Amino acid sequence: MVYHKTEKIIEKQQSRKRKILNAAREILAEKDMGNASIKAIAKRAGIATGTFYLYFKDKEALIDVMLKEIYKELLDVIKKERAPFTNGFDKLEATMKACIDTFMGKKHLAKILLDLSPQNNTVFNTKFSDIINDLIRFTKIDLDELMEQQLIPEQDTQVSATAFVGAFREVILFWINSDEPLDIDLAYKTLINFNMRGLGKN
Amino acid sequence: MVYHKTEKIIEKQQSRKRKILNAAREILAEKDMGNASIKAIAKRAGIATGTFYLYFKDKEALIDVMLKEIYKELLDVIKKERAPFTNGFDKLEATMKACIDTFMGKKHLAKILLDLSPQNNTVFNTKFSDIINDLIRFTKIDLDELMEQQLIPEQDTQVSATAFVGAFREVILFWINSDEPLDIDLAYKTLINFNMRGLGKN
DNA sequence: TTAAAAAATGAATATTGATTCAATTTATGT
DNA sequence: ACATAAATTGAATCAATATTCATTTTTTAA
Repeated sequence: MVYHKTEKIIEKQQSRKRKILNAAREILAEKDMGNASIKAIAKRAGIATGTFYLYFKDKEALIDVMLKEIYKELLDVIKKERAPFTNGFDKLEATMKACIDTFMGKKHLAKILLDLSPQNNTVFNTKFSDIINDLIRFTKIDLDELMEQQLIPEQDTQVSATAFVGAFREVILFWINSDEPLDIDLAYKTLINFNMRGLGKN
Repeated sequence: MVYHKTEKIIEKQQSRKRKILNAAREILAEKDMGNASIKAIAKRAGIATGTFYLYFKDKEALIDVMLKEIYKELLDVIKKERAPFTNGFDKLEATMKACIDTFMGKKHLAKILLDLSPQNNTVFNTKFSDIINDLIRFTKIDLDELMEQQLIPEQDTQVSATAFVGAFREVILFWINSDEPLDIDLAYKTLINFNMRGLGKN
């Protein structure tokens, strides 16, 4: 005899999976990140340690799904914010604004997507740097277009895209890890101007 | 009866301590950093695991000494390169050149001083980010001076110093972790220009 | 309401890596 | 060369976590 899950059970299980993912986000975003153990995550999600393994193959699988989810959330916002613009500079600025808004609004997301020094977890590191490289790649596409149109001077766009993302990341992380700047407007403007000027916008 | 170390023994012990420090550098700079275990470090240094603890109180002490050493090496080069200049822009440019030369010349040093995702080691992370913050602090001093002299526009110098260091770090790491750029001159120039223009140099 | 199936539990096990320590080797001073 | 101190060794111990699994609880379908 084979039993079938009822709708109610399916929902409960989905909700549990979500609870685990949220617990993982919360804990990974916390100050030291140090105790992102399965035990701690399970506890936060309100389940027993062993139950975790009914929902995810192992810790790696959890991290994989979680990173993909939050990365997608970010990309969706970026896409939406860029949509109205055709000019390369406007698109770049929209991207930065989308990132600033998203990251400052959901700091846990910034902490996880941008912060260095995660676990000893090699897997995490690989996936993490894939994401940063992705962001750099997207930026480079914009820059190549701008250079093509001679709106920015001749340059190694791989380098400037990397610098662009690096500057951005370091500043956001600074804001996340310390206190936000007193004069938010000046601070945001400084960051955006730094990157735009850095490219050599005329 | 108390015995006293001969000169020969003192030298041998100093050389051993150095060997341990060098082994640690080598291993920490390696691709995955994953096996920077005491066992591996000791083996590389040509001693038994337990011997390590005759030279360092624990792993943290080793990392502390090692980081201090390589950070000092970097600062010494920077100081020397800046010495000839009084103009703020020249000093900044000299700093960047010193860093590029040092990091590209001794990649292990760059890997350790700039690379993210070290160990699960909380201690390492703290010391590591202290160094980055230090570099940002020094940069900010230069920028405040430049703004004071109205050589760069009004800006949040904490933010631009952070962006400056962040851009720099990401690019150097990119070069370290992937291949160096084809056109080295263009690449270097792009990085330096990005940062100088970013500040709003007239 | 009940028996079989599925899910959940958490204590036990496995793994990895730091640290210790009894035993051994080497150095010192006579 | 000898007796004692100091240094070295590496296997054993400890600690922290991921993962498993025998047992218990909940769900399903008659």
